[in-house]
Amino acid sequence: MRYWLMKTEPSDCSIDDLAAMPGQTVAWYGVRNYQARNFMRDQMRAGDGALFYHSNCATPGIAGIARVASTVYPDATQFERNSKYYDPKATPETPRWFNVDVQLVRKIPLIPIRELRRHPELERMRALQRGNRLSITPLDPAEWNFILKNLVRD
DNA sequence: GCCAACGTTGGC
DNA sequence: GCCAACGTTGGC
Repeated sequence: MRYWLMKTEPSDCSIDDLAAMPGQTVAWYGVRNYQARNFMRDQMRAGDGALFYHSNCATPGIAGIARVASTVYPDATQFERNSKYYDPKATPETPRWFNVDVQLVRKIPLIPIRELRRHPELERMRALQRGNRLSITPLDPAEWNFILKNLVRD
């Protein structure tokens, strides 16, 4: 079992949007970065833990706990001509981009990135590294445990 | 809105 | 295969 941090812009899909989805589950479409794709395609498994992270907003940070709720499958938007995620080089026979489904476990009081940066236990966390832009990054089990044990309130 | 950092593209 | 130009990301 692995752990992930998954970024989303709340204006696109917030934790409340996720909570309102049928089954509180959303298809994680639109990943168009090869490194993030490879994490998803090669390492994600149903049942993996995920931190649902709000980026590019007033208070970026971890907004909820989620889980990977499906195996990987081709991202349908790569074949849709009028989608902004359309990829002319992708075919159904050789898809280039993939999805998993992500299901809410629970919404939590937001843990701002500024707080994450205060803890030496998290200083090596991939998502906090300078210049990191990956929308999907792996979390060490130790980082996952630290956050759940010490930073999640309620 | 700024801008540093990074990924991608395409001419050569 | 190099690398400059360009586009995107995302915290601030």
